[in-house]
Amino acid sequence: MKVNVRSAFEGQAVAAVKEILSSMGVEDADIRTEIPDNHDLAIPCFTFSKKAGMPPKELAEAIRSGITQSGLISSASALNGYLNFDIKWEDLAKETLESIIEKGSEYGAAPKSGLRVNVEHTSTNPTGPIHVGRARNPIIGDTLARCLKRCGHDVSTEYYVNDVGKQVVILTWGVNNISTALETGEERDKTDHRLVAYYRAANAMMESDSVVSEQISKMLRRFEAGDADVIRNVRKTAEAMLDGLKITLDGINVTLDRYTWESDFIADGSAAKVVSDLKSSKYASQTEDGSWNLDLKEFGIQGKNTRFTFTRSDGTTLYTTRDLAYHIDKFSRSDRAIDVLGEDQKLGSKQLCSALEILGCDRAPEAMFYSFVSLPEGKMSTRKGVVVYLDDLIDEAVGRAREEVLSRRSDLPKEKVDEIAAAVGIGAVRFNIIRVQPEKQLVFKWDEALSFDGNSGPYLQYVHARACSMLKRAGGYSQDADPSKLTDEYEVKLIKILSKFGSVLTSAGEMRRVHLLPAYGHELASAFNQFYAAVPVISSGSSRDARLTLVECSKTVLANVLDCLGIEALEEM
RNA sequence: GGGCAGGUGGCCUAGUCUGGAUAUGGCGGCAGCCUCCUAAGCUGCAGGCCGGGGGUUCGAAUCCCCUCCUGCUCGCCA
Repeated sequence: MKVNVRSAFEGQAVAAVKEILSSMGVEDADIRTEIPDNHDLAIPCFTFSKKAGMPPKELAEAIRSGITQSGLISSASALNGYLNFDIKWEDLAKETLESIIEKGSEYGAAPKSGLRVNVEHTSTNPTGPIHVGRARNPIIGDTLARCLKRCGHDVSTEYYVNDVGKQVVILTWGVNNISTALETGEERDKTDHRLVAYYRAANAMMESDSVVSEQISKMLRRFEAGDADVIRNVRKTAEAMLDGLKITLDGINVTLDRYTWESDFIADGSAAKVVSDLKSSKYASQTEDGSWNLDLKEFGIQGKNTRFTFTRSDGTTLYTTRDLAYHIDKFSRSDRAIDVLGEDQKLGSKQLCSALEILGCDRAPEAMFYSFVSLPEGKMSTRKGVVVYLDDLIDEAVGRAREEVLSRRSDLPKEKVDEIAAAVGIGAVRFNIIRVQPEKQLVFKWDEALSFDGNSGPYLQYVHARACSMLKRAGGYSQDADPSKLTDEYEVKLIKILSKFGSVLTSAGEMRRVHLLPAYGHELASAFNQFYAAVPVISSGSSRDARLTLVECSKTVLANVLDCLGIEALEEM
């Protein structure tokens, strides 16, 4: 296994500096590295200039004069107290291109780790269609899962279906008792859109009609008491709703490996086991009314949030209590559990982790929080009907993409136009959501969400299509990774970017910094476009094969990036 | 009131964890570029006291303290 050229280069540069400092009598210097714009590596000398008893500028110059061209170091220079290093270009270029050709769609991937990683995402309440307020969840979760797979792990994704509690009971009551077909205000024939009208109507009736309110309460009490008929009934409704949600998710290339039902943890007794275990802990106490809670003061939870109630006075469990049973179950199936959650779950997640600790569990889930997407006029609400549905966003995106395709490609058959429009529209939506770091609050605006140029999904797709087109037009060529033929500044820049993909993937996956991926994709695509504009490829004589190889490699890496983003790499558009 | 996030050109955004040399890109604006491979592209220009104030440091968008604005949260809801 070849060591990554870049890290080997860095190691050599640091070792060289260390050796020279040592000869000057300076030991244990604090040597830091960074990657500047005009060189491959820089070491600031400020950190150890005091130790060396020399101003940084002079020190850098003194060290530089001692560095010889060796290993992967092709040159070193000193400027403003910095030591700048350049890598032996031929080695980096050759290794990078040959590696991409050899590994193809596996380029950048880490070797198999054997680690089972569970990513729980989406998990929206089955009371209505997915709206864009929560659309970050499936997109973040799915992108993260795709990255982690390439990081070598056995990844499984799952949706925790909330089929317990008042909200789904209200919905079920509505479906069972409102006999007239409801005007949903839309033509979309999908269960989630059909059923949400009953949810809204039932909520309104419950507020204005005490008879309805009493019926719903009664149904809820029967549910809590374990009435099999009610539980089955509610689950049936949730399943119907979920059928619609799955279609939406499928539409943005998100599929989940598993759906886990909350009610199962009541049925199999594991929630009750959690309750009895918690009751015996020293942090547990019972109030006069009979409910049980944990005092989490010692767990860094401050203010008046220290009490976490885990049973009602009638002994029934609460959401977080069942979530404890769920996490214990997840831990038995995975080595690492990641929860993608809305920011409103922060306190609950903290309470969950503390309670797990109290239960003697030596593991905690890794929570990834995102801020909700809001509308310019405020927060979205399914109950109030103040929403933009993800289905509508996708339809609009695909519709606008179709217009774009038609305006530039009159030669394509209708099916091809539709296919491209779908891929472009979905690419625009996914890219736009994932490009921003999750905790940033986002206000939804149609024109921003549907951008097709600049830093966008279609921009990357366009470059992929462009590369495909060039290769097709070129006909045959033989692979040639001879770096002496690729010395143009645009070629050099492009290859350096290609060589970084593995480390970007690691940060995006292991560190859960998924927004680095679209940034990298844009950097790569932009460098390709500059190369394309400045350097002739097909009619370039003796460099033709090498340049076509570079086009092929760029296409491969871009396809890998797009795959991580869940965006289709189009052959033409 | 407490806790947790976010605040970077007109708008959106990277960098903050791990402090460094002229703060990353995009949108929009202005000016150019298709008789070479897809112009969903490329090139150039204008636009910034990194919310504000202190502090630490040779050096702060980045670390510490204070403060302001925005969001989330503080059910025997889920």
